[in-house]
Amino acid sequence: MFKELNPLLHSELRLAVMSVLLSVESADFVYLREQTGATAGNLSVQIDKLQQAGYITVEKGFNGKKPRTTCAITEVGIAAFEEYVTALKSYIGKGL
Amino acid sequence: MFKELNPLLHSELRLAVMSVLLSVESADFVYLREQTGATAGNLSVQIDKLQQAGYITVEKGFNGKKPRTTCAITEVGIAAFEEYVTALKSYIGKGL
DNA sequence: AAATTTGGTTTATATTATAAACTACTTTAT
DNA sequence: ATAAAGTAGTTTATAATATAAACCAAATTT
Repeated sequence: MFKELNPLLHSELRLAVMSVLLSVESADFVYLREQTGATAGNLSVQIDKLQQAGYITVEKGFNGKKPRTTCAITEVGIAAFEEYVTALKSYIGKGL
Repeated sequence: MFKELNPLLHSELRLAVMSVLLSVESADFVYLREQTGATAGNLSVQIDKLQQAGYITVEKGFNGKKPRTTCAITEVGIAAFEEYVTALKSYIGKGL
């Protein structure tokens, strides 16, 4: 009847991060923070979880002298997101 | 950018309960348990929360000698569900 | 050179979800 | 008649999650 909702994606902030990354090729920490409105601490933790799941890649480098963390969604992440959306439909039905 | 996801509805089981109740006028505890596949304990707790939020009504009576708990969605519940779906769209975009 | 800002991470706490254990009663089998 | 098993839940304990607060290191501003 109801499909399981991937708990890694069923989180407001992680879903927002994935949503941004889906539309953008790559995004740095600051941009993600602006777009999601999250606190830095929360964002840091959730980025880690997405990376550990293989849903995003995270590269740490520098922008001049400032540290810069760049994230991008992976194929696996895209597939997981799509499956999550499909599962959601079983709860929402026509609504969406 | 992203709309807030009502945390009361952003829960797999509570969302499933609301989804069932939206399509059915009223449903008893056993039916909800069957449809959602939840354990009785979890269902009991989540029904309480939805009731306390005013999203559903809960009536306790008897079916012959057996206790029977009947739930129905309220107007407030329907509105909250619809708003939740609208908010979801800000994350899912065209996907849904 | 002190104070503030930037770009984060770590850690502590509050909230949530979930299952396990329990209650109260009914039905079935002996 | 009574013991065993089933039904319909509730309560409680535990595990997982989310989140903010505190912190760190370097750069920038005053």
